[in-house]
Amino acid sequence: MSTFRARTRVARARPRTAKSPTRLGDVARLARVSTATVSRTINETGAVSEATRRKVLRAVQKLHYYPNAHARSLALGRSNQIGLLVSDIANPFFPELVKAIERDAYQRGFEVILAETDYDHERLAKSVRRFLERDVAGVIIMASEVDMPLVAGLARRRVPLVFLDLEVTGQGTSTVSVDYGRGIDEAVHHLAELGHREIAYVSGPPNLSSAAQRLQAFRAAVARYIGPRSHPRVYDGDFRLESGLRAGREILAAPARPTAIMAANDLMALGVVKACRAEGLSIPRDLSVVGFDDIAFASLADPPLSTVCLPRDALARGATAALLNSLDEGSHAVTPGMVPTYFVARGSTGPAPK
Amino acid sequence: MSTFRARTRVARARPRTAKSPTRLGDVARLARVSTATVSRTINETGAVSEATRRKVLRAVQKLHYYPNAHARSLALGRSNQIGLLVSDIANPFFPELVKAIERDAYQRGFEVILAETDYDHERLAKSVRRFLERDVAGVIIMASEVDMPLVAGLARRRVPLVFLDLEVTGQGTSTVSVDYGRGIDEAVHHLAELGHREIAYVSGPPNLSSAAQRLQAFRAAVARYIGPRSHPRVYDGDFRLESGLRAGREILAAPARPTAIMAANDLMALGVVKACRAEGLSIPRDLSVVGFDDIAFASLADPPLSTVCLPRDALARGATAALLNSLDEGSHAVTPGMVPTYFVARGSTGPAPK
DNA sequence: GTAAACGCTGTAAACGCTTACACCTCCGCC
DNA sequence: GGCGGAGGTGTAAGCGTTTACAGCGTTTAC
Repeated sequence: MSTFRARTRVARARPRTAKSPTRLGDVARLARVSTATVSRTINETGAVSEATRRKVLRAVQKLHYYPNAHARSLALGRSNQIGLLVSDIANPFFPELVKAIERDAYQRGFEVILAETDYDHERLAKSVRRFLERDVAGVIIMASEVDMPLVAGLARRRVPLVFLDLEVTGQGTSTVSVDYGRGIDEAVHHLAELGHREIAYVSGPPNLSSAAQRLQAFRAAVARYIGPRSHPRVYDGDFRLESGLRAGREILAAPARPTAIMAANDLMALGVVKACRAEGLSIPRDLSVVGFDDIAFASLADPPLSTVCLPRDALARGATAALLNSLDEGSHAVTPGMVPTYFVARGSTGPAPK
Repeated sequence: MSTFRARTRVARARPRTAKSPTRLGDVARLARVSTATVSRTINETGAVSEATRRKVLRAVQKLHYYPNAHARSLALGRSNQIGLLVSDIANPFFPELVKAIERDAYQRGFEVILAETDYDHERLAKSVRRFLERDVAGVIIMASEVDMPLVAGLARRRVPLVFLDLEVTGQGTSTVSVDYGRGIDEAVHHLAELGHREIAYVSGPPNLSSAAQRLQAFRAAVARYIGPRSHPRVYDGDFRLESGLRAGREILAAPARPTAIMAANDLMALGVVKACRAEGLSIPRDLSVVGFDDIAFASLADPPLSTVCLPRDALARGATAALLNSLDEGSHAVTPGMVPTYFVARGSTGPAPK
């Protein structure tokens, strides 16, 4: 017996739970063409004669063939997945945003990998890293716990990166920002028209840029419609309902009550409403309340909350558009998007009491 | 000039926007070991001497190396991604569920690909297909628009499949179901103790299994605590607030008013509350209202809504557990999970008026 | 009539990883 | 002194795609 070594390596028996899925090669064999042709057929890239096309498609059908996305991504050097990173989906602002982004992505053939940071730097960093490992086509981040080293690292990889409502500068980076001014201006204008002269404000955490911007817009609007000498009282909140409740109590307990209260988000505004109700005040007869965001519950509340709407789909569209711009052009140009806000008058605002 | 053909194939110039990412091979070269060793080191699979380990890790650091997940998934024949399919994230029930699942998955090293069906069969089918192309480790579906052919197709692929609150039978399929009985029983018991004898019910769409189950549980509880001859009035809703509002109006307009109303979900319960308020009724003095789900807003509403809590984390945990069971054991045993529900008494329920 | 152009197809080299085998060294044991 | 085993490492064959290049038969243009 000669030491016959050919074919000594047996085919690696991979632990397949079921019969292996069909591959391109199987289709090619059945259709009696090459794998190249099959690939060209199913991707509609390159010329294929009608006859061949039909043969191939028939084989695909017959074998229930579907391509392996990983192999494809590997060969292509990119994937059709995008990473979406938010701090907390349970926050009522996010679901609609996620929904809109997912819809847009789906339509353009992208999948969304969703990750939450839970307000944690490390989770954010780790998730971003996982995105990179996946060769994602782009990353959309709406979370405030971003730090510069991370962004720098991402920019180095040339991954299109879109920040929502977060001023981040860096190459290959887009920011879709929010025009807080307009909506807040409209809201204050509305209140002023209704005769309100004293408007208190419940702010978000001052270290958050979005909170700061809202506050600034509010001050500007008050100066404009009420008078430059007017100094509205400002209370600090943390974007949560309880803080609105506390601020509401404080405001109502103070000697000179305002006739209207604006809050930096709807949750706090609802807290204010709760405080008023506890005091036996009627809204909007005794006091007008305005929120911000226009979360789903704003219109369901009682009374329906007048609020400034930050349109989620515009934000989402801005994000996906920015991402796809970067993809198509390959130019990592900063496409600055700006989504508007606008005031929605509902039941919680009315004429100032005499 | 001889026709020198060696090396005629140039390395394919792939359009790399930036310098190519570092690969395993680069690390191996720098560390002066083989790719196998590098792989074994970073994956902690197989024995590697301490000295080598350090060399490799240093090289990894130096090159900012991170592995390519697609290549890995391809080689492994599976990915560390799971597919999550819900009908509508904007529905206030889902965000917390998604959150819990994402958290669980993240901790175990899985990524979540999120997709929405938007109550559309075709989108569901297409998303599922994309999941398959991704070799996902498993799929979690919480959407009622599932049809049998689809499930059959999935089962054929042997992808662990978990349905939430959806009775689906099939090989390799787990269902995490919800024990509606307990919470609803508790709720009705609570109302009965408070002296309520006439409890109206606002149901969900009768063709949805979850709605049917809730209704059945309600009837059983009424028979038990109020009396077997009691025939509570049942109104049809569609799980949306407006339908609760309509049902509420209808109930209040009817000659014999009940003293309590239970709704199949919180949204409809809030609709009922709204209807009551419009009639000038005070809750819970004139009427008690109970919801179902315990969405975030239930506790924030005014009055805080007494409701039956369907714990999202338990549901999520059931789902991920079922998935990982299938993964570990390879046994596609049906691990039937059952998540309990429980009543939460809050401000919307009180003693029956005399 | 020939050259250039075109349409279609196949061959085989990547893509970046995992891992079965082979091999080598060192150690303990009889 | 030989042998078995264990620990460490390298070689190279996949994983299932995409696609550059080459080759072929047909037109088309001159």
